[in-house]
Amino acid sequence: MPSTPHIFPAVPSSPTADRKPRGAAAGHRISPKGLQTKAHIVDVALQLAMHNGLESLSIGGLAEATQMSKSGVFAHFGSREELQISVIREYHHRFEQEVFYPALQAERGLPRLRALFDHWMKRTTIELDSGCIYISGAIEFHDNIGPVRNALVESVSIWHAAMRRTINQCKELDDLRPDADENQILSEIHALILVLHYEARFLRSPGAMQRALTGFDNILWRYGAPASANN
Amino acid sequence: MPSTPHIFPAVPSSPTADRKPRGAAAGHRISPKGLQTKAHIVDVALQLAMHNGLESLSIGGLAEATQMSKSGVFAHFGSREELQISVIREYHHRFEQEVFYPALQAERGLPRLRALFDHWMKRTTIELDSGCIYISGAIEFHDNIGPVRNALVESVSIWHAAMRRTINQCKELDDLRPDADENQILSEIHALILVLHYEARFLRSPGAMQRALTGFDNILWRYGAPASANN
DNA sequence: TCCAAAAAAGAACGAACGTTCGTTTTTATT
DNA sequence: AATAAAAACGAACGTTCGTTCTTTTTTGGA
Repeated sequence: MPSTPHIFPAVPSSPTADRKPRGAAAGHRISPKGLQTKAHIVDVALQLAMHNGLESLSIGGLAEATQMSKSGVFAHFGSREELQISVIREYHHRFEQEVFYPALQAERGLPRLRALFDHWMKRTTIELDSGCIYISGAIEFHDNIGPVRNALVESVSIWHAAMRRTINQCKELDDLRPDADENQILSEIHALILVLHYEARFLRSPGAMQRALTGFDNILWRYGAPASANN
Repeated sequence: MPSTPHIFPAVPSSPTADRKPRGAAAGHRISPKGLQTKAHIVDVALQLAMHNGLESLSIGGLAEATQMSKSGVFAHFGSREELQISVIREYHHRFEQEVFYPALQAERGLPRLRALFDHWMKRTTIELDSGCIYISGAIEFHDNIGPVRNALVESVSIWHAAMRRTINQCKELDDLRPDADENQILSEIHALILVLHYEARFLRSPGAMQRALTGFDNILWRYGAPASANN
Protein backbone atom coordinates (compact mmCIF):
# COMPACT_ATOMS: atom_id res chain seq x y z
CA MET A 1 0.00 0.00 0.00
CA PRO A 2 1.34 3.49 -0.86
CA SER A 3 2.15 5.73 2.05
CA THR A 4 -0.88 8.00 2.05
CA PRO A 5 -0.59 11.22 4.01
CA HIS A 6 -2.14 11.34 7.46
CA ILE A 7 -4.34 13.92 9.12
CA PHE A 8 -2.29 13.57 12.24
CA PRO A 9 1.07 12.03 13.03
CA ALA A 10 1.05 8.60 14.58
CA VAL A 11 0.96 8.79 18.34
CA PRO A 12 3.94 7.07 19.96
CA SER A 13 3.09 3.57 21.05
CA SER A 14 2.41 4.77 24.60
CA PRO A 15 4.29 2.35 26.84
CA THR A 16 1.81 3.29 29.50
CA ALA A 17 3.29 1.53 32.49
CA ASP A 18 6.45 -0.23 33.55
CA ARG A 19 4.79 -3.54 32.98
CA LYS A 20 6.71 -6.01 30.87
CA PRO A 21 4.54 -7.27 28.09
CA ARG A 22 5.25 -10.44 26.19
CA GLY A 23 4.88 -11.18 22.54
CA ALA A 24 4.49 -8.43 19.98
CA ALA A 25 3.86 -5.87 22.68
CA ALA A 26 7.38 -6.30 24.02
CA GLY A 27 10.53 -4.83 22.53
CA HIS A 28 10.74 -7.64 20.00
CA ARG A 29 11.07 -7.21 16.32
CA ILE A 30 7.70 -8.08 14.90
CA SER A 31 7.70 -10.62 12.15
CA PRO A 32 5.53 -10.24 9.05
CA LYS A 33 3.29 -13.00 10.31
CA GLY A 34 2.91 -11.20 13.60
CA LEU A 35 1.91 -7.97 11.93
CA GLN A 36 -0.62 -9.76 9.78
CA THR A 37 -2.17 -11.55 12.73
CA LYS A 38 -2.33 -8.38 14.77
CA ALA A 39 -3.96 -6.53 11.90
CA HIS A 40 -6.55 -9.26 11.64
CA ILE A 41 -7.25 -9.14 15.37
CA VAL A 42 -7.67 -5.37 15.27
CA ASP A 43 -9.95 -5.69 12.28
CA VAL A 44 -12.23 -8.12 14.09
CA ALA A 45 -12.02 -6.04 17.27
CA LEU A 46 -13.08 -2.94 15.38
CA GLN A 47 -16.11 -4.71 14.01
CA LEU A 48 -17.08 -5.83 17.50
CA ALA A 49 -16.44 -2.38 18.95
CA MET A 50 -18.51 -0.66 16.27
CA HIS A 51 -21.42 -2.86 17.24
CA ASN A 52 -21.16 -3.03 21.01
CA GLY A 53 -18.76 -0.28 22.02
CA LEU A 54 -15.17 -0.20 23.18
CA GLU A 55 -16.07 -1.08 26.76
CA SER A 56 -17.63 -4.37 25.84
CA LEU A 57 -14.51 -5.48 24.02
CA SER A 58 -13.08 -8.45 25.87
CA ILE A 59 -9.96 -10.48 25.27
CA GLY A 60 -11.91 -13.69 25.66
CA GLY A 61 -14.60 -12.71 23.20
CA LEU A 62 -12.00 -11.53 20.75
CA ALA A 63 -10.11 -14.80 21.12
CA GLU A 64 -13.24 -16.74 20.30
CA ALA A 65 -14.05 -14.50 17.33
CA THR A 66 -10.55 -14.96 15.90
CA GLN A 67 -10.24 -18.64 16.76
CA MET A 68 -7.23 -17.95 18.93
CA SER A 69 -6.32 -18.47 22.55
CA LYS A 70 -6.87 -15.67 25.03
CA SER A 71 -3.17 -15.40 25.78
CA GLY A 72 -2.38 -15.44 22.08
CA VAL A 73 -4.57 -12.41 21.51
CA PHE A 74 -3.40 -10.71 24.67
CA ALA A 75 0.28 -10.95 23.76
CA HIS A 76 -0.20 -8.63 20.81
CA PHE A 77 -1.29 -5.74 23.00
CA GLY A 78 -0.09 -6.25 26.54
CA SER A 79 -3.22 -4.81 28.04
CA ARG A 80 -6.87 -4.28 27.27
CA GLU A 81 -6.36 -0.53 27.15
CA GLU A 82 -3.73 -0.90 24.47
CA LEU A 83 -6.14 -3.04 22.50
CA GLN A 84 -8.79 -0.35 22.75
CA ILE A 85 -6.32 2.29 21.66
CA SER A 86 -5.30 0.16 18.69
CA VAL A 87 -8.94 -0.07 17.69
CA ILE A 88 -9.36 3.69 17.97
CA ARG A 89 -6.30 4.22 15.78
CA GLU A 90 -7.62 1.82 13.20
CA TYR A 91 -10.97 3.56 13.18
CA HIS A 92 -9.25 6.89 12.79
CA HIS A 93 -7.33 5.51 9.83
CA ARG A 94 -10.45 4.27 8.12
CA PHE A 95 -12.22 7.51 8.84
CA GLU A 96 -9.41 9.27 7.01
CA GLN A 97 -9.60 6.90 4.10
CA GLU A 98 -13.35 6.75 3.71
CA VAL A 99 -14.49 10.21 4.75
CA PHE A 100 -11.70 12.72 4.61
CA TYR A 101 -9.60 11.85 1.57
CA PRO A 102 -12.47 11.10 -0.80
CA ALA A 103 -13.97 14.50 0.04
CA LEU A 104 -10.72 16.21 -0.94
CA GLN A 105 -11.55 15.36 -4.53
CA ALA A 106 -14.50 17.72 -4.40
CA GLU A 107 -13.52 21.27 -5.14
CA ARG A 108 -12.75 23.61 -2.27
CA GLY A 109 -15.54 25.41 -0.52
CA LEU A 110 -19.14 24.29 -0.33
CA PRO A 111 -18.85 21.19 -2.54
CA ARG A 112 -16.15 19.84 -0.30
CA LEU A 113 -18.02 20.66 2.88
CA ARG A 114 -21.06 18.90 1.53
CA ALA A 115 -18.98 15.91 0.51
CA LEU A 116 -17.52 15.68 3.99
CA PHE A 117 -20.98 15.76 5.50
CA ASP A 118 -22.30 13.15 3.10
CA HIS A 119 -19.45 10.75 3.75
CA TRP A 120 -19.65 11.40 7.47
CA MET A 121 -23.33 10.56 7.42
CA LYS A 122 -22.76 7.32 5.60
CA ARG A 123 -19.96 6.31 7.94
CA THR A 124 -22.14 7.04 10.92
CA THR A 125 -25.34 5.29 10.02
CA ILE A 126 -26.43 1.75 9.61
CA GLU A 127 -25.64 1.93 5.93
CA LEU A 128 -22.52 -0.09 6.66
CA ASP A 129 -24.24 -1.95 9.48
CA SER A 130 -22.05 -0.49 12.14
CA GLY A 131 -21.96 2.24 14.72
CA CYS A 132 -19.48 5.03 15.24
CA ILE A 133 -16.67 4.71 17.74
CA TYR A 134 -16.42 8.47 18.08
CA ILE A 135 -20.02 8.62 19.25
CA SER A 136 -20.22 5.56 21.47
CA GLY A 137 -16.73 6.18 22.80
CA ALA A 138 -17.65 9.72 23.82
CA ILE A 139 -20.41 8.31 25.98
CA GLU A 140 -18.37 5.47 27.39
CA PHE A 141 -15.37 7.58 28.27
CA HIS A 142 -16.66 11.03 29.13
CA ASP A 143 -15.84 10.52 32.79
CA ASN A 144 -13.24 7.83 32.35
CA ILE A 145 -9.98 9.75 32.23
CA GLY A 146 -6.97 7.86 30.94
CA PRO A 147 -5.09 6.99 27.76
CA VAL A 148 -8.12 5.56 25.97
CA ARG A 149 -10.11 8.70 26.50
CA ASN A 150 -7.12 10.75 25.42
CA ALA A 151 -6.82 8.81 22.18
CA LEU A 152 -10.50 9.38 21.48
CA VAL A 153 -10.40 13.09 22.21
CA GLU A 154 -7.32 13.46 20.07
CA SER A 155 -8.87 11.76 17.07
CA VAL A 156 -12.12 13.67 17.30
CA SER A 157 -10.32 16.96 17.80
CA ILE A 158 -8.22 16.43 14.70
CA TRP A 159 -11.30 15.59 12.73
CA HIS A 160 -13.03 18.70 14.03
CA ALA A 161 -10.01 20.79 13.06
CA ALA A 162 -10.25 19.45 9.54
CA MET A 163 -13.92 20.36 9.43
CA ARG A 164 -13.21 23.87 10.71
CA ARG A 165 -10.57 24.31 8.04
CA THR A 166 -13.05 23.40 5.36
CA ILE A 167 -15.65 25.76 6.79
CA ASN A 168 -13.17 28.60 6.81
CA GLN A 169 -12.33 27.89 3.20
CA CYS A 170 -16.03 28.30 2.46
CA LYS A 171 -15.91 31.72 4.05
CA GLU A 172 -12.86 32.72 2.04
CA LEU A 173 -14.58 31.64 -1.14
CA ASP A 174 -17.77 33.53 -0.24
CA ASP A 175 -19.75 30.31 0.05
CA LEU A 176 -20.51 31.20 3.68
CA ARG A 177 -20.90 34.56 5.37
CA PRO A 178 -17.46 35.85 6.37
CA ASP A 179 -18.73 36.80 9.81
CA ALA A 180 -20.11 33.33 10.54
CA ASP A 181 -18.59 31.51 13.52
CA GLU A 182 -16.96 28.33 12.32
CA ASN A 183 -17.37 26.71 15.73
CA GLN A 184 -21.09 27.39 15.60
CA ILE A 185 -21.39 25.88 12.15
CA LEU A 186 -19.32 22.87 13.12
CA SER A 187 -21.48 22.34 16.20
CA GLU A 188 -24.66 22.42 14.19
CA ILE A 189 -23.32 20.03 11.58
CA HIS A 190 -22.02 17.66 14.22
CA ALA A 191 -25.40 17.88 15.92
CA LEU A 192 -27.09 16.59 12.79
CA ILE A 193 -24.78 13.60 12.69
CA LEU A 194 -25.47 12.80 16.32
CA VAL A 195 -29.23 12.97 16.00
CA LEU A 196 -29.07 10.92 12.83
CA HIS A 197 -27.20 8.26 14.74
CA TYR A 198 -29.72 8.46 17.58
CA GLU A 199 -32.79 8.22 15.40
CA ALA A 200 -31.51 5.70 12.92
CA ARG A 201 -29.73 3.30 15.22
CA PHE A 202 -31.69 3.60 18.46
CA LEU A 203 -35.21 4.84 17.77
CA ARG A 204 -35.17 3.40 14.26
CA SER A 205 -37.53 6.12 13.15
CA PRO A 206 -37.88 6.43 9.39
CA GLY A 207 -36.78 9.54 7.55
CA ALA A 208 -33.82 10.26 9.79
CA MET A 209 -31.39 10.58 6.93
CA GLN A 210 -33.68 12.93 5.02
CA ARG A 211 -34.01 15.14 8.10
CA ALA A 212 -30.24 15.31 8.40
CA LEU A 213 -29.97 16.44 4.80
CA THR A 214 -32.68 19.05 5.30
CA GLY A 215 -30.92 20.23 8.44
CA PHE A 216 -27.71 20.68 6.50
CA ASP A 217 -29.51 22.79 3.90
CA ASN A 218 -30.97 24.88 6.71
CA ILE A 219 -27.48 25.58 8.03
CA LEU A 220 -26.36 26.69 4.59
CA TRP A 221 -29.47 28.80 4.22
CA ARG A 222 -28.73 30.45 7.54
CA TYR A 223 -25.02 31.03 7.11
CA GLY A 224 -24.74 31.15 3.34
CA ALA A 225 -23.34 34.35 1.89
CA PRO A 226 -26.18 36.41 0.46
CA ALA A 227 -24.27 36.94 -2.78
CA SER A 228 -23.80 33.31 -3.79
CA ALA A 229 -26.44 30.72 -4.61
CA ASN A 230 -25.41 27.74 -2.49
CA ASN A 231 -27.43 24.76 -3.36
CA MET B 1 -46.76 13.08 47.98
CA PRO B 2 -49.78 14.20 45.91
CA SER B 3 -50.59 12.05 42.91
CA THR B 4 -49.19 14.19 40.14
CA PRO B 5 -50.34 13.36 36.65
CA HIS B 6 -48.02 11.31 34.50
CA ILE B 7 -46.98 11.68 30.90
CA PHE B 8 -47.46 7.97 30.45
CA PRO B 9 -49.17 5.27 32.50
CA ALA B 10 -46.97 3.08 34.64
CA VAL B 11 -45.77 0.03 32.76
CA PRO B 12 -46.83 -3.23 34.44
CA SER B 13 -44.08 -4.65 36.58
CA SER B 14 -42.98 -6.99 33.77
CA PRO B 15 -42.65 -10.42 35.42
CA THR B 16 -40.27 -11.23 32.62
CA ALA B 17 -39.61 -14.88 33.33
CA ASP B 18 -40.94 -17.72 35.41
CA ARG B 19 -38.14 -17.25 37.91
CA LYS B 20 -39.19 -17.00 41.51
CA PRO B 21 -37.74 -13.88 43.06
CA ARG B 22 -37.35 -13.39 46.76
CA GLY B 23 -37.88 -10.33 48.86
CA ALA B 24 -39.72 -7.32 47.51
CA ALA B 25 -39.56 -8.66 43.99
CA ALA B 26 -41.79 -11.60 44.90
CA GLY B 27 -45.55 -11.51 45.29
CA HIS B 28 -45.19 -10.24 48.83
CA ARG B 29 -46.84 -7.20 50.22
CA ILE B 30 -44.14 -4.61 50.52
CA SER B 31 -43.75 -2.96 53.88
CA PRO B 32 -43.16 0.81 54.23
CA LYS B 33 -39.59 0.14 55.25
CA GLY B 34 -39.09 -1.97 52.16
CA LEU B 35 -40.41 0.76 49.89
CA GLN B 36 -38.17 3.30 51.51
CA THR B 37 -35.08 1.14 51.18
CA LYS B 38 -35.85 0.34 47.57
CA ALA B 39 -36.36 4.01 46.80
CA HIS B 40 -33.00 4.77 48.33
CA ILE B 41 -31.31 2.04 46.33
CA VAL B 42 -32.85 3.31 43.11
CA ASP B 43 -31.79 6.82 43.97
CA VAL B 44 -28.18 5.78 44.43
CA ALA B 45 -28.36 3.56 41.36
CA LEU B 46 -29.61 6.47 39.28
CA GLN B 47 -26.73 8.62 40.38
CA LEU B 48 -24.29 5.89 39.42
CA ALA B 49 -26.03 5.27 36.11
CA MET B 50 -26.04 8.96 35.20
CA HIS B 51 -22.30 9.01 35.65
CA ASN B 52 -21.22 5.69 34.18
CA GLY B 53 -24.19 4.39 32.23
CA LEU B 54 -26.76 1.69 32.79
CA GLU B 55 -24.47 -1.07 31.64
CA SER B 56 -21.87 -0.41 34.29
CA LEU B 57 -24.44 -0.72 37.04
CA SER B 58 -23.56 -3.74 39.14
CA ILE B 59 -25.30 -5.28 42.10
CA GLY B 60 -22.04 -5.50 43.98
CA GLY B 61 -21.10 -1.90 43.41
CA LEU B 62 -24.57 -0.79 44.34
CA ALA B 63 -24.39 -2.84 47.53
CA GLU B 64 -21.16 -1.15 48.47
CA ALA B 65 -22.53 2.30 47.69
CA THR B 66 -25.61 1.69 49.85
CA GLN B 67 -23.78 -0.14 52.62
CA MET B 68 -25.88 -3.22 52.09
CA SER B 69 -25.21 -6.81 51.18
CA LYS B 70 -25.36 -7.93 47.57
CA SER B 71 -28.26 -10.26 48.23
CA GLY B 72 -30.06 -7.55 50.14
CA VAL B 73 -29.95 -5.26 47.16
CA PHE B 74 -30.70 -8.01 44.72
CA ALA B 75 -33.87 -9.09 46.53
CA HIS B 76 -35.56 -5.78 45.75
CA PHE B 77 -35.38 -6.33 42.02
CA GLY B 78 -34.97 -10.01 41.26
CA SER B 79 -32.65 -9.37 38.36
CA ARG B 80 -30.20 -6.82 37.09
CA GLU B 81 -32.48 -6.00 34.17
CA GLU B 82 -35.30 -5.12 36.54
CA LEU B 83 -32.92 -2.85 38.42
CA GLN B 84 -32.00 -1.08 35.20
CA ILE B 85 -35.65 -0.70 34.30
CA SER B 86 -36.38 0.74 37.75
CA VAL B 87 -33.63 3.27 37.19
CA ILE B 88 -35.05 4.22 33.81
CA ARG B 89 -38.48 4.71 35.32
CA GLU B 90 -37.07 6.87 38.08
CA TYR B 91 -35.21 8.96 35.56
CA HIS B 92 -38.39 9.33 33.53
CA HIS B 93 -40.21 10.50 36.61
CA ARG B 94 -37.61 13.12 37.42
CA PHE B 95 -37.54 14.23 33.82
CA GLU B 96 -41.27 14.84 34.10
CA GLN B 97 -40.88 16.73 37.32
CA GLU B 98 -37.90 18.85 36.41
CA VAL B 99 -38.32 19.42 32.68
CA PHE B 100 -41.86 18.84 31.56
CA TYR B 101 -44.12 20.14 34.32
CA PRO B 102 -42.18 23.32 35.08
CA ALA B 103 -42.36 24.22 31.39
CA LEU B 104 -46.13 23.90 31.45
CA GLN B 105 -46.20 27.07 33.51
CA ALA B 106 -44.90 29.03 30.54
CA GLU B 107 -47.67 30.08 28.21
CA ARG B 108 -48.50 27.93 25.24
CA GLY B 109 -46.56 28.33 22.05
CA LEU B 110 -43.05 29.63 21.74
CA PRO B 111 -42.49 30.51 25.41
CA ARG B 112 -43.30 26.97 26.41
CA LEU B 113 -41.15 25.44 23.67
CA ARG B 114 -38.27 27.58 24.77
CA ALA B 115 -38.82 26.65 28.41
CA LEU B 116 -38.77 22.97 27.48
CA PHE B 117 -35.53 23.44 25.62
CA ASP B 118 -33.94 25.38 28.46
CA HIS B 119 -34.88 22.83 31.09
CA TRP B 120 -33.86 20.01 28.81
CA MET B 121 -30.47 21.63 28.33
CA LYS B 122 -29.93 21.99 32.03
CA ARG B 123 -30.94 18.41 32.71
CA THR B 124 -28.57 17.19 30.06
CA THR B 125 -25.43 19.05 30.91
CA ILE B 126 -22.95 18.95 33.70
CA GLU B 127 -24.83 21.70 35.45
CA LEU B 128 -26.17 19.04 37.77
CA ASP B 129 -22.95 17.06 37.50
CA SER B 130 -24.59 14.16 35.79
CA GLY B 131 -25.17 12.73 32.39
CA CYS B 132 -28.38 11.78 30.65
CA ILE B 133 -29.70 8.24 30.69
CA TYR B 134 -31.64 8.81 27.48
CA ILE B 135 -28.41 9.63 25.68
CA SER B 136 -26.03 7.08 27.16
CA GLY B 137 -28.76 4.43 27.18
CA ALA B 138 -29.41 4.96 23.48
CA ILE B 139 -25.79 4.12 22.78
CA GLU B 140 -25.61 1.20 25.17
CA PHE B 141 -28.80 -0.44 23.98
CA HIS B 142 -29.16 0.37 20.30
CA ASP B 143 -28.41 -3.22 19.34
CA ASN B 144 -29.34 -4.81 22.64
CA ILE B 145 -32.97 -5.80 22.15
CA GLY B 146 -34.90 -6.67 25.28
CA PRO B 147 -37.00 -5.15 28.07
CA VAL B 148 -34.41 -2.55 29.06
CA ARG B 149 -34.18 -1.22 25.55
CA ASN B 150 -37.95 -1.24 25.31
CA ALA B 151 -38.28 0.82 28.47
CA LEU B 152 -35.79 3.34 27.12
CA VAL B 153 -37.45 3.65 23.73
CA GLU B 154 -40.82 4.03 25.39
CA SER B 155 -39.69 6.86 27.66
CA VAL B 156 -37.92 8.73 24.91
CA SER B 157 -40.83 8.29 22.53
CA ILE B 158 -43.26 9.71 25.04
CA TRP B 159 -40.97 12.65 25.63
CA HIS B 160 -40.68 13.21 21.89
CA ALA B 161 -44.45 13.09 21.55
CA ALA B 162 -44.75 15.81 24.18
CA MET B 163 -42.25 17.92 22.28
CA ARG B 164 -44.10 17.42 19.02
CA ARG B 165 -47.32 18.47 20.70
CA THR B 166 -45.72 21.67 21.87
CA ILE B 167 -44.29 22.37 18.43
CA ASN B 168 -47.69 21.89 16.84
CA GLN B 169 -49.18 24.32 19.33
CA CYS B 170 -46.61 26.83 18.14
CA LYS B 171 -47.87 26.35 14.62
CA GLU B 172 -51.48 26.81 15.66
CA LEU B 173 -50.57 30.02 17.45
CA ASP B 174 -48.63 31.31 14.45
CA ASP B 175 -45.35 31.18 16.35
CA LEU B 176 -44.01 28.78 13.75
CA ARG B 177 -44.80 28.43 10.04
CA PRO B 178 -47.88 26.25 9.65
CA ASP B 179 -46.22 24.26 6.88
CA ALA B 180 -43.16 23.40 8.99
CA ASP B 181 -42.56 19.71 9.65
CA GLU B 182 -42.71 19.08 13.40
CA ASN B 183 -40.49 16.02 13.05
CA GLN B 184 -37.85 18.10 11.35
CA ILE B 185 -37.98 20.74 14.05
CA LEU B 186 -37.89 18.15 16.79
CA SER B 187 -34.89 16.49 15.17
CA GLU B 188 -32.99 19.73 14.96
CA ILE B 189 -33.74 20.62 18.58
CA HIS B 190 -32.79 17.17 19.78
CA ALA B 191 -29.61 17.46 17.73
CA LEU B 192 -28.62 20.56 19.67
CA ILE B 193 -29.07 18.72 22.95
CA LEU B 194 -26.96 15.83 21.77
CA VAL B 195 -24.10 17.97 20.56
CA LEU B 196 -24.25 19.99 23.75
CA HIS B 197 -23.85 16.79 25.71
CA TYR B 198 -21.00 15.71 23.45
CA GLU B 199 -19.08 18.96 23.65
CA ALA B 200 -19.70 19.75 27.28
CA ARG B 201 -19.23 16.33 28.80
CA PHE B 202 -16.76 14.67 26.47
CA LEU B 203 -14.72 17.28 24.61
CA ARG B 204 -15.17 19.81 27.40
CA SER B 205 -14.94 22.58 24.89
CA PRO B 206 -16.00 25.98 26.20
CA GLY B 207 -19.01 27.78 24.79
CA ALA B 208 -21.03 24.66 24.13
CA MET B 209 -24.09 25.95 25.94
CA GLN B 210 -24.00 29.27 24.10
CA ARG B 211 -23.80 27.45 20.78
CA ALA B 212 -26.86 25.40 21.69
CA LEU B 213 -28.78 28.58 22.48
CA THR B 214 -27.69 30.15 19.22
CA GLY B 215 -28.67 27.00 17.38
CA PHE B 216 -32.13 27.17 18.90
CA ASP B 217 -32.53 30.74 17.73
CA ASN B 218 -31.47 29.69 14.27
CA ILE B 219 -34.21 27.08 14.19
CA LEU B 220 -36.77 29.68 15.18
CA TRP B 221 -35.38 32.05 12.60
CA ARG B 222 -35.73 29.35 9.95
CA TYR B 223 -39.16 28.05 10.87
CA GLY B 224 -40.66 31.08 12.55
CA ALA B 225 -43.83 32.44 11.00
CA PRO B 226 -42.97 35.57 9.01
CA ALA B 227 -45.80 37.51 10.65
CA SER B 228 -44.73 37.14 14.28
CA ALA B 229 -41.59 38.43 15.96
CA ASN B 230 -40.31 35.38 17.77
CA ASN B 231 -37.49 36.28 20.03
C1' DT C 1 18.80 -27.93 7.53
C1' DC C 2 19.52 -26.01 11.80
C1' DC C 3 18.56 -22.62 15.34
C1' DA C 4 17.43 -18.60 17.68
C1' DA C 5 13.52 -15.74 18.06
C1' DA C 6 8.82 -14.77 17.76
C1' DA C 7 4.02 -16.39 17.99
C1' DA C 8 0.61 -19.06 19.93
C1' DA C 9 -1.18 -22.14 23.25
C1' DG C 10 -2.44 -23.78 27.82
C1' DA C 11 -3.15 -23.59 32.50
C1' DA C 12 -3.83 -21.00 36.34
C1' DC C 13 -4.49 -16.73 39.42
C1' DG C 14 -7.53 -13.48 41.96
C1' DA C 15 -11.30 -10.61 41.43
C1' DA C 16 -15.91 -9.40 40.06
C1' DC C 17 -20.06 -10.68 37.95
C1' DG C 18 -25.35 -12.16 38.55
C1' DT C 19 -27.81 -15.33 41.03
C1' DT C 20 -29.47 -18.93 44.57
C1' DC C 21 -30.34 -20.51 49.08
C1' DG C 22 -30.52 -21.11 54.03
C1' DT C 23 -30.41 -18.32 58.05
C1' DT C 24 -30.94 -14.37 60.94
C1' DT C 25 -32.69 -9.87 61.98
C1' DT C 26 -36.11 -6.48 61.62
C1' DT C 27 -40.70 -4.90 60.87
C1' DA C 28 -45.64 -4.61 61.42
C1' DT C 29 -49.77 -6.51 63.43
C1' DT C 30 -52.51 -8.77 66.89
C1' DA D 1 -45.43 -9.23 74.39
C1' DA D 2 -46.11 -12.68 70.90
C1' DT D 3 -46.07 -13.97 66.18
C1' DA D 4 -46.11 -14.29 61.22
C1' DA D 5 -44.17 -11.92 57.34
C1' DA D 6 -40.86 -9.31 55.12
C1' DA D 7 -36.14 -7.61 54.81
C1' DA D 8 -31.45 -8.24 55.11
C1' DC D 9 -27.53 -11.06 55.59
C1' DG D 10 -23.67 -14.41 54.52
C1' DA D 11 -21.90 -17.93 52.06
C1' DA D 12 -21.51 -20.22 48.04
C1' DC D 13 -22.38 -21.43 42.90
C1' DG D 14 -20.67 -21.17 38.13
C1' DT D 15 -18.84 -17.76 34.74
C1' DT D 16 -16.19 -14.40 32.88
C1' DC D 17 -12.88 -10.94 33.36
C1' DG D 18 -7.74 -9.23 32.61
C1' DT D 19 -3.40 -10.86 33.37
C1' DT D 20 0.84 -13.89 34.32
C1' DC D 21 3.78 -17.67 33.52
C1' DT D 22 5.40 -21.83 31.39
C1' DT D 23 5.51 -24.61 27.49
C1' DT D 24 4.93 -25.76 22.70
C1' DT D 25 4.63 -24.59 17.90
C1' DT D 26 5.75 -21.82 14.08
C1' DT D 27 8.48 -18.66 11.60
C1' DG D 28 12.45 -16.78 9.05
C1' DG D 29 17.24 -16.16 8.25
C1' DA D 30 22.08 -18.47 8.23
